[in-house]
Amino acid sequence: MTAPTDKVDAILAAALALFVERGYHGTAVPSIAEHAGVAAGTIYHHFASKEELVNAVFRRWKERIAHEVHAGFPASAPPREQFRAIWNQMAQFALANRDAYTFLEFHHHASYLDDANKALDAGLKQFAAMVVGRAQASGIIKPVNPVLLMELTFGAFNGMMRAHYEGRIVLDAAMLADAESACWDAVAGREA
Amino acid sequence: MTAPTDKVDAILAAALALFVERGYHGTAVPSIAEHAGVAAGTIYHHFASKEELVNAVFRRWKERIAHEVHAGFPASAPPREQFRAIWNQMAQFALANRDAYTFLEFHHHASYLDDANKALDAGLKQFAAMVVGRAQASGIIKPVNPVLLMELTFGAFNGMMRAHYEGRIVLDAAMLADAESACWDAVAGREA
Amino acid sequence: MTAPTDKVDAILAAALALFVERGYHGTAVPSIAEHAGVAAGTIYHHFASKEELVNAVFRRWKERIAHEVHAGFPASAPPREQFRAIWNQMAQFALANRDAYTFLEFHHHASYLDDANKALDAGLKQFAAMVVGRAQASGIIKPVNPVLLMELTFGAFNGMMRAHYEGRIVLDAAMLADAESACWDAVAGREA
Amino acid sequence: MTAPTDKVDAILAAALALFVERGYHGTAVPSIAEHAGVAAGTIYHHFASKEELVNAVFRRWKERIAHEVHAGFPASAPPREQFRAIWNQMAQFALANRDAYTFLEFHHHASYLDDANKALDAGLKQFAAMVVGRAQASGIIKPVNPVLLMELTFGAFNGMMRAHYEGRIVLDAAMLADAESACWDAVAGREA
DNA sequence: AATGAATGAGGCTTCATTCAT
DNA sequence: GATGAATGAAGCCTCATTCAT
Repeated sequence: MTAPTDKVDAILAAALALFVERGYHGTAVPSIAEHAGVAAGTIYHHFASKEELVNAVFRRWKERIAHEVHAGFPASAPPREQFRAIWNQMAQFALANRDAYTFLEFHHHASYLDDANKALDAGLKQFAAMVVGRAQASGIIKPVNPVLLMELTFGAFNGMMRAHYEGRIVLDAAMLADAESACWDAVAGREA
Repeated sequence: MTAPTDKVDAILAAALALFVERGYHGTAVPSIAEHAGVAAGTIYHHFASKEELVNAVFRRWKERIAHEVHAGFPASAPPREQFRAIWNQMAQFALANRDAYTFLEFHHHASYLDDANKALDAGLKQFAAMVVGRAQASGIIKPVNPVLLMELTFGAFNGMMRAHYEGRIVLDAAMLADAESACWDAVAGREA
Repeated sequence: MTAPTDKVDAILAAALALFVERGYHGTAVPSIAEHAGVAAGTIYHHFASKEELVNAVFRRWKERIAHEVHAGFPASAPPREQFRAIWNQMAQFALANRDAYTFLEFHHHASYLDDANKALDAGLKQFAAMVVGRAQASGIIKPVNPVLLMELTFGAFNGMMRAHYEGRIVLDAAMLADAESACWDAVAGREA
Repeated sequence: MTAPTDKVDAILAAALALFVERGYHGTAVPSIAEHAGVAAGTIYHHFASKEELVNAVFRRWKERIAHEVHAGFPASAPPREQFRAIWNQMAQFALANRDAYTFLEFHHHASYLDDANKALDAGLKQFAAMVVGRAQASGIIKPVNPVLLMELTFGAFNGMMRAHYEGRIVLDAAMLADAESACWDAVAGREA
């Protein structure tokens, strides 16, 4: 009765946990196998190489967060609400999937990410930049390079998440709202 | 006529470049030696292990950026100016030392950083949080957890730098000023 | 409607092709399965092990060439004609079954051939040596160790075939006749 | 006082012995190291890969035999004597270096030989074909494709050596002379 | 101090074989 | 009989580290 994906799931989960802890290069494939409860060779039935495995891990989670952000995006709401929606979706994801978020955002993937994943990565940022750009047209957002504003906001969000993960702050609903509000102030036009 | 530090410098420089490119675990000591133009054994005359070497690299640059930020800090200026000063010091450093900044801020050091370096790392953030806290007392800064505000600001700065490094924006003086101003808006009180 | 031997044939054919190309030790059983269009497990329904498979391949072809040489052997013809007949039978086989001949004659089987196959191998040579020995009795063949003469002739034939396979000569009927004649001169008595 | 080549020599010798016994693909690098009395990693200080090692083994011996054949070649002697000289040089080499000769001539190298070695291999045969061709001009040799005659002769020689190695004949001076004489008869013109 | 050959444990990956379906 | 996922031992190779020079 075991679903055929069980082992693949176990491998992906073990890989994520170990990559987060020790980094891609610092993680041995046999140790992934051990944590997943499968034989080392089994990993190679499902992934052609360690590199393909790390890309599968990346893709799985990047697609998931992108899906959640898009799914929760209120396309016809005013910018202020759209901003809050994206912020909250991401926070919900990042709080519920610490390892995945840490891996996606706080690890350097340059030496192994494939093109499809690089495109995936760029896609979410383009969406966010487009949202900012559109809001700008209605004068609600500062007349500043929208990509810059988007990167500042994502960066701030990541700074907050990392501080939370590392225990320097404890994110509760109030603090999350404070942070969201502060970041809106960063991008909002003077008289917003 | 070569001073003995020349080789140490070459080793540290080669190590930094390779760690940035491939990560700590992905970088072989012999390849550091080759890039530095020394024999592999030479590295072990100056550093007891690969781990000690990576800590030396981290320390060197973390101390340097901390020194520059402190040196350029206008202790008696108003908060708005202090904020700008820190921002500009860091930008100057990050623009002039891309590899070092990338290594310090965008790599996961958890698996090898020694305690001294962890303390170093925490120190700069504590200083910044203290600056924010003090400014808050004068009502210029939002009455929000100062650590949160500091982390948001550092995060935004890092988001900006990474976007610059990766070519999504091109930081010039104007854009840097826009970014700084936006981040000030994030932390500034409503009536600032 | 497929006869059960179809798969066995496909396996034997794929095994031969791959053994010739990469050698026994260099060929993976799963790759044989893939080339044969069957599952890896299927091979183990028909052959107990990789070693048994390679012995089956060897046996199949060694028996076939032995059969053809014997079938075409003119037992009551004069030695000169018998020599030519064997030569031509072998040439016909070797030209029609390049992979098989290459595998049988130009690969080192010592590390896996079973006793039955070793006996098979020896059998054909013994037959040829016997033919030479008998001809010698009639004075047509040099009074030299018949095994030596036989090995020289087989060696010459193999040298010719390898040169043909590798493109250094192009065997046509005339050249084949030249070669056969030259080799007869090697074994024939002075006044033949 | 140990010459620096000692380890390289030991590795090459162990590799030859094992390749002859088990074939290239059937021989494990660690087992070569063990037989050579060095650590596995040491092999990789001297040879970039197993493939480079096998090519080094091939080159070393192919050059050696080529050197001996050329060195012993009586350039101004009559063809009959040149033929005998080459034959004897090769026999001397093949008898003194059984493993090397077996490896060079009785193993299939197609899947790993590099271009330089393929050229080396072709070189000796071209030399021999040229000798045959020249002798042909003086009418002493059959008016038959000289490459064919050369390949037949080499093949016969190899057949003889293999029979000797495998114990079907025991080559002494007399038998060697018989064989040489028979092969000369194969290539010599009718009235030679 | 500097060298770089040597080491051998350990990493990534392959593959002969098994077994539940 | 046929399948192919799974196994884990073993293979090729890398690399942190040592040491004789």
